[in-house]
Amino acid sequence: MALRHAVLAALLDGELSGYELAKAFDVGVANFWYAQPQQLYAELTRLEKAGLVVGREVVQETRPTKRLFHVTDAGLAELEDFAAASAKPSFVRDDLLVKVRAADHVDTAVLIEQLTERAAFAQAKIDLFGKLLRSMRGDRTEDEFLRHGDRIGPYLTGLRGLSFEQGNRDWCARTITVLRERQTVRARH
Amino acid sequence: MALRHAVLAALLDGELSGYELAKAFDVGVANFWYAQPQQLYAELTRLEKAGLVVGREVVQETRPTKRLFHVTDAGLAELEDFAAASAKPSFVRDDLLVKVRAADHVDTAVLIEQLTERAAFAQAKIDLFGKLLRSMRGDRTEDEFLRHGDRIGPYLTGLRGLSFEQGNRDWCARTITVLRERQTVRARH
DNA sequence: CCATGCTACTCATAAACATGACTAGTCACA
DNA sequence: TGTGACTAGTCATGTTTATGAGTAGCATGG
Repeated sequence: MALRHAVLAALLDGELSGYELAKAFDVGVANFWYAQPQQLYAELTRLEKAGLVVGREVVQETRPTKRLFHVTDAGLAELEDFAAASAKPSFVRDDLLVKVRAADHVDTAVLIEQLTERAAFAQAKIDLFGKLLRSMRGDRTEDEFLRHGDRIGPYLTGLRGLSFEQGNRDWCARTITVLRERQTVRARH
Repeated sequence: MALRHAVLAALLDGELSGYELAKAFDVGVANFWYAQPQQLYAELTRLEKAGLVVGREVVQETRPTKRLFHVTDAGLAELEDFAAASAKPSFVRDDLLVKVRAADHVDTAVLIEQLTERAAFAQAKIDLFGKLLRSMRGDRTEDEFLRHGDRIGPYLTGLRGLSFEQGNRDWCARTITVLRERQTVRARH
């Protein structure tokens, strides 16, 4: 029951349709969760059955009818309970790290390729988070916003997402450098 | 098929029993994967059936007989293929981030408690990684080791684990500060 | 001398997560 | 006028990951 709470948390600031939610999750909900649209629709159905969210139909003229969901009091209570329960330690699950761990036994060239790709991806995320954070805080400074703004939750998680991706980018760069250097050293023999 | 490759990568530098592997994974295999012993035993069985690892029985005098596993050529080939396949973007899946995302709607005190706990946990990991890295590079400097050492894979992933936990610790500290400040601001009203 | 904890596993089951395939109307663009 | 992309979903199935419970001998400490 983990996606469940991620969905609840995402629905906190305003009504969303399953489709909109799916887009938010595709971006990665500030990088700490990822899910396919189908999973979200299924989760929303479960949440509604459990009375933690309610949906209302919105008939649109030109587009398909959609259902907007919001969190109920029961849903909020559930989140409170969840927040109070002890959290599992976080983990990164990352194919790329598995590959690098095997670096001494697999082809260096493909690793460098993938690290380059990942660095670019991380940079794109960094830019995205930068924009998101700026738009959340408006013209205030970060400190100002964090002190007096309302809805700082998404901002705080955004900060973690940003620094995570900076960490990814920098580590990729470093790793690429190391692997390249070793390639040239070997080439000299 | 993800744990599968994590296990293969972990077995690369030497034979391990399921039990030893489990301990390595409990530490978090340099933080990029986590699994229960049962999962690992099951995975080892599957890997052996697939011919990617082989185990040999080691009868011990005072302790239960164990089976040490090592990667076969087929396993290495599998890892090569895996390394060449495009990786999914990494993600953090973290209950704590979900909770902080809901920070504006849940009890601040419990959040601060959990963030404090996590910060301590992160610090413990940082110390652990520090030790691991030092012991891997011996008396060489990091640059020296990375240039000329053999088996730099685990070292490189260790670096990522280290910086990830530093990011966690720093973010927890920052978030705690922010939440505390807001508490006192509110208390004044 | 008994409780606790470590080594070393197995078995069964449950929960969570991921995927492919499908419907069906609208819109923009060439 | 047809091609592809976007909105807004559903259904079914498969894979992966997680958990609880159990076995069994040896070691350590009070």
